[in-house]
Amino acid sequence: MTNLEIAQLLRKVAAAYLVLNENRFRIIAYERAADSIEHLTSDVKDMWDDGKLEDIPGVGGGIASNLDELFKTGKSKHWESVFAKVPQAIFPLLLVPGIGPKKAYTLVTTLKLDNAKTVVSDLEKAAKSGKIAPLEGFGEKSQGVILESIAIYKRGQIKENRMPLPYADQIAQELIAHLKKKGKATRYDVLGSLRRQVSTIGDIDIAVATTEPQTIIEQFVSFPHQRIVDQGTRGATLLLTNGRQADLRVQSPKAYGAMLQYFTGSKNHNIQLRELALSRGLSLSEHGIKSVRTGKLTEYETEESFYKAIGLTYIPPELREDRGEISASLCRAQGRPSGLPDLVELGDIRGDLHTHSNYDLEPSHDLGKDSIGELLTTAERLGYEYIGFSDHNPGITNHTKQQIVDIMKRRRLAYEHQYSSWKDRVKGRTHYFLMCEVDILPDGRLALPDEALEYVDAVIVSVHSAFTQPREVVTARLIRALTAHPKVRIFGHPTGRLLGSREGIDADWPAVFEVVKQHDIALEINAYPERLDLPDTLVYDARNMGIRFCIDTDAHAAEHMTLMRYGVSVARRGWSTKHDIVNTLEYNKFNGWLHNKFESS
DNA sequence: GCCGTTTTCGGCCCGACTGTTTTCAGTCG
Repeated sequence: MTNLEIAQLLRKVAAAYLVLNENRFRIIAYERAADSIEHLTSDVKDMWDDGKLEDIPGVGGGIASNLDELFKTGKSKHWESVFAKVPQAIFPLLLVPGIGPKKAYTLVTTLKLDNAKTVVSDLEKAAKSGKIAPLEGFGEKSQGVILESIAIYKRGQIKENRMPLPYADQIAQELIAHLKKKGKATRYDVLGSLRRQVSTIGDIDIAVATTEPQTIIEQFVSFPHQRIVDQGTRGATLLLTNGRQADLRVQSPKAYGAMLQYFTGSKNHNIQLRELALSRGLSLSEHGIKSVRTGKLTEYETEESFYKAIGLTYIPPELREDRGEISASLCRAQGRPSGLPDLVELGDIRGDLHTHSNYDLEPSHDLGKDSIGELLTTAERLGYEYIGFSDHNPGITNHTKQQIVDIMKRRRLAYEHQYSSWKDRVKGRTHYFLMCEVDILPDGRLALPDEALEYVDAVIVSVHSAFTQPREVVTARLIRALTAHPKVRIFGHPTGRLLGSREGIDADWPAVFEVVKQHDIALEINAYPERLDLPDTLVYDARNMGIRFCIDTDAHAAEHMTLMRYGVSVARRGWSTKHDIVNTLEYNKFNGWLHNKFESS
């Protein structure tokens, strides 16, 4: 069972308990455990293997023993008995927006909808024939709302796609640029998952600190849209032309900090924060901080002052996921060590090691669009000290081994020539490394013979095929490839996921990371929009093991090299400092690391 | 059911919105 499936099971228990009028704090406990497990960085099953279920926040003796039974026998007798006490047809209805456990129960029992498979369309028929309005607690209006919600539910079933972060960010920047054309404002920020730089984004939320709310709201709704969903005095909601929703919230500058904090989330971070504050007699909300004793509300202009008022140091948005950032912030505020990390920043990056030029080495996968010179010039413009050219290896099915060696030999000469002519032409200073992105074949061999490796500085190894192998097979495959040659220095886009279209491989990551660590290989954080791979949760785990990373763009065109900041955001969400990232090293030290000379960072 | 630098018992996040109600329940983020 995946973490998500377990979380859904726990929510199902909570819903059944709600119908059964169980103690409401027991219900909250289940919901909290579900949220916690859904956002957990490691597999619950693995935690169970290690006997550490109760280390999960919100999981205590009760839930842990039921999970134990679940993993051992496939079900929990206690939870099964809870489910048996309520009609099964209520559960599918919970997926319809606006219908919760209570309403679902009322509808299912009074209308006698007992078929769980057809309950949603049965309810739709009942609404259309006017059978819902007369029910106690319902009316004409809620009958109409239910019909609309079922329509939304059905559309959602067809497509529930979140956008990769870079696309959402681009739309948000366009929106903000549009807002800046009119009205006075002191601050413009994105909110929610976008501000926390989560890899995939649902809706786009924007906040503006202004004393001219009406002007800003009117300017917002003049952005190209399909329709205005909502427009009020405190904000507005648009359905954009791409089918996504955009929310605007306006607030006066003097109360902006609390609002920004509240809507940045995450939900679990805010819940933990409010519990901590309450233990100190403070009640938090989007309006400010209230003293429980006197009831007096204090407003905050900035998030820094808001966190400070609770006795914490500022917590960067990327860390606000309830992964221990609050207790880490407490440590620092009390002057104790092991506080929050000083997160890596875009400006710390000194080179991009994964770029593809248009030099044709008859590769196994796609060529880049731009020339070696154009990539070098872009690296120079970005202020990089070095760049790595990591074209795909020559195809292995259409070349003999000797042909491949010859191609790699010719390639080295070509790059040397192109580099010196570029250097003379533009007086460039950026250094280069001649790399190669080598396929990890399905059996774990490298798609480049050892003789050809003589003509490169180092290689990035990556999986580009056979993504669905069983875990044991893929794990052995990766370990074989990572230990195949000392020039294997970077493990490219490790999971191979493509956001929204491919899950990526299923490997025993702790076992793979152990090998990565032994050989001082860097895990790549690939900044390409659909990849953002390694995922932030695995970055967090690997970093805890002392593994370092290389943030690359995988640019197939010079302009892609500017996407580096999205890779940096993944590293930040994984709690990385610049010392965790090899391409923050100055040229000489990086050169030493790349060539396996173990210089200290 | 969970949890603890005031607690192993006695608490448990906050507010907005909506519709059906005459003061509140349910749902959501």
